[in-house]
Amino acid sequence: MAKKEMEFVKEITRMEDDFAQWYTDVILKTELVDYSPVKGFMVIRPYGYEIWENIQAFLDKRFKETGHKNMYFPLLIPESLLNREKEHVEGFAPEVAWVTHGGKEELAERLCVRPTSETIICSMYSKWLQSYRELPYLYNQWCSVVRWEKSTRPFLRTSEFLWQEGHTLHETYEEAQDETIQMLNIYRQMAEELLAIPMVSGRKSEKEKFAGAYATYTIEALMHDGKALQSGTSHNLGQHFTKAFEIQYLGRGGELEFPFHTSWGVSTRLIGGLIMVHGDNRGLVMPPRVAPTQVVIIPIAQNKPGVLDKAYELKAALVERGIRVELNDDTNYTPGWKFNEYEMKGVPLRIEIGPRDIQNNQAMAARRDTLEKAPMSLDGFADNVAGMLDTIHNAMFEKAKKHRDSMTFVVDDYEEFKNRMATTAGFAKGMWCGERECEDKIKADTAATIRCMPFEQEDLGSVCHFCGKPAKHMVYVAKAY
RNA sequence: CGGGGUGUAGCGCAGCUUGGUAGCGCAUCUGAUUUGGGAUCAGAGGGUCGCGGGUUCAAAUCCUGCCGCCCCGACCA
Repeated sequence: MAKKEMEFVKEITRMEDDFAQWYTDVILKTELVDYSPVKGFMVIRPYGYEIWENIQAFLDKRFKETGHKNMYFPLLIPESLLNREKEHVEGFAPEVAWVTHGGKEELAERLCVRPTSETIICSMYSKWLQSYRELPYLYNQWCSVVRWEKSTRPFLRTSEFLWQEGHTLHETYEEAQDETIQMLNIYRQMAEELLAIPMVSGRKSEKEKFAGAYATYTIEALMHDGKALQSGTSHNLGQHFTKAFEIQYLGRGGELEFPFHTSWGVSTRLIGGLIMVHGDNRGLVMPPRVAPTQVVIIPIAQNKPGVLDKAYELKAALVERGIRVELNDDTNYTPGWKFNEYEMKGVPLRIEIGPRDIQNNQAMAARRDTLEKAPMSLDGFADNVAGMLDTIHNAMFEKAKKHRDSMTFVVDDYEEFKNRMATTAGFAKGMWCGERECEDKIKADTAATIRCMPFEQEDLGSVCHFCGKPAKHMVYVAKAY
C-alpha cells in the first residue's frame, strides 16, 4: 500500500518541487480546463464551469439585493468609441483584438473585441440618461472579454476570460464612492464566505490603478507559494468617462450635470486563486460552499444485502437537505480507487457506508481538508453532514489565514526585504512615501509591486521603508500573478 | 518580444547515435471473478511518428525550411 501511495503522488508534481507544474497537473488531471486549439484560450470543462456557476449564483444574488439589474452589451466596439477616453485607450490598446473584415469586405472602421465595456456602455448611457430622477443607474453584465496576452496560464491569465462588469452612474461623488466600496465589500464577502480565502482590501497606487479611474480598490489574496493574486477590483471612475462620452442629465437645480461613474469586476481568475490557496499534493481541496460536489458517498462491499439501499437512502436525505451529493456505485472501480479520485478532485467530505457501519448505525466520514476519518451517526445524518461542511469551511479559512499571516512580514531592512522577495516572497508590510519613483525602484529591485494601501492602516513608523523619505501610507508589497 | 524545453496511440514515454513493414506502461472496450485506500485473469480496438521539401531501393531515424505547444522573464485582471 505504501508503494501504491507513492505511485499516486507521482502523478501530480509536488508543490515543493515545482509549484507551476503542480498547478498545471492539478487543473488538467481534475478536468477543470483543457487547452484549446487557439493559444491562450482555454476550454472550461464541466467541473470547472460548475465552480463558476456557483460563484455567479452567489454574486448575482448579492447584486440584485443591492438594487442592480443585469443587461447585455455587444462584443464589438468601434475604434472611435474606444479612443474617446485617452488614459483608457492607452492602457488597453496594446492588448486588444481587432475585427477588420466582414466576410470578404474590409470594414470602413475597425471594431475591437471588448477588453472591458466602459466605452460602449457609456456611449449608450449618454443616449438614455435625461434626468436626475433616473439616477442611480445600477447595472451589471455577465460576459467574456478578450485581452491579447503575451503569456497565458489557465484561469490566472487567459486571452479570453469570463467575468462580470458592473457599471453604475450616480448624482454625487460620495454616492459613487459608497457604491465602489459597497461592491468591493461584496467581493470580499464572496471570497471569505464562499471561497474561504482571506483577503486584504485597500486602494491601488496611481501606478497600479485602472486606466481611466479616479481610484481603484482591490481585494488581494496570498497564494500558497507566497505570490499575491489580485482577485477583484472596484473603480471610482469619477467623471472621466461621463465627460468623454458626454453623459449629461438635467439636475435638481435645472443645470446640465455630468454623473459620477463606477465599474467593478471579478473573473474566472478566482478559480485559479482557490486552487492555489487551498490545494495540496493530492490535488484540489474545494471549499464546501463553492464545490460542485460537496459530498461523495462510496458504498463498501456494495453487493452485500442492504448496502446500496442504505447508500441511496443517505443520498436522498442529503438531496432533501439541499446538499450537492454524488453516489458512486460503479463496480468497475475499487473503493480505494474512488477514494483517491475524489480526493484529487477535492470533494470536501466523503461518506463511506458498508455492512459494518450499517450494523453500528453509522457511516465513516472522511474530511478532505484534514484527511481525518471518523464515524458519523446516521441519526440526524443530513444535519450532521451540513454541520461538518460548515466546520470544514471555517477550518479552511483559518488555515489559509494562518498561512498568509505566517508569510506576512514587516519591512525593517531593505536588503532583507529584497532577499526575502527573491526567496520565499510573501506579503511585505511597510510605510511608503507615495512617490512613483520609489515604487518603480521597488519593482526594479525585486519584481514585487505595491498590491494596495489597505483600509486597515497600521502605524509602522514615519519614514518610507523603501527610500527613507517621510511616509504617507502603509502598504502591502508582493510579487503578483 | 527575449531565454529554455518539447512534438511518436487518449495520457506518459522508448525507438533516432548505426535507415530496413512502429513498440511499452497507463487508460479504453468485451467477459468472468472481485470490492473497508488506486483488484485479478483472458481477449480486443486504437498511429498520415507536428507539417513541407530533400537524400535514398528504403526515412520516426539523415539534411533542410516552417509550425505548434509548455515553462521562465518583460507587459497585464
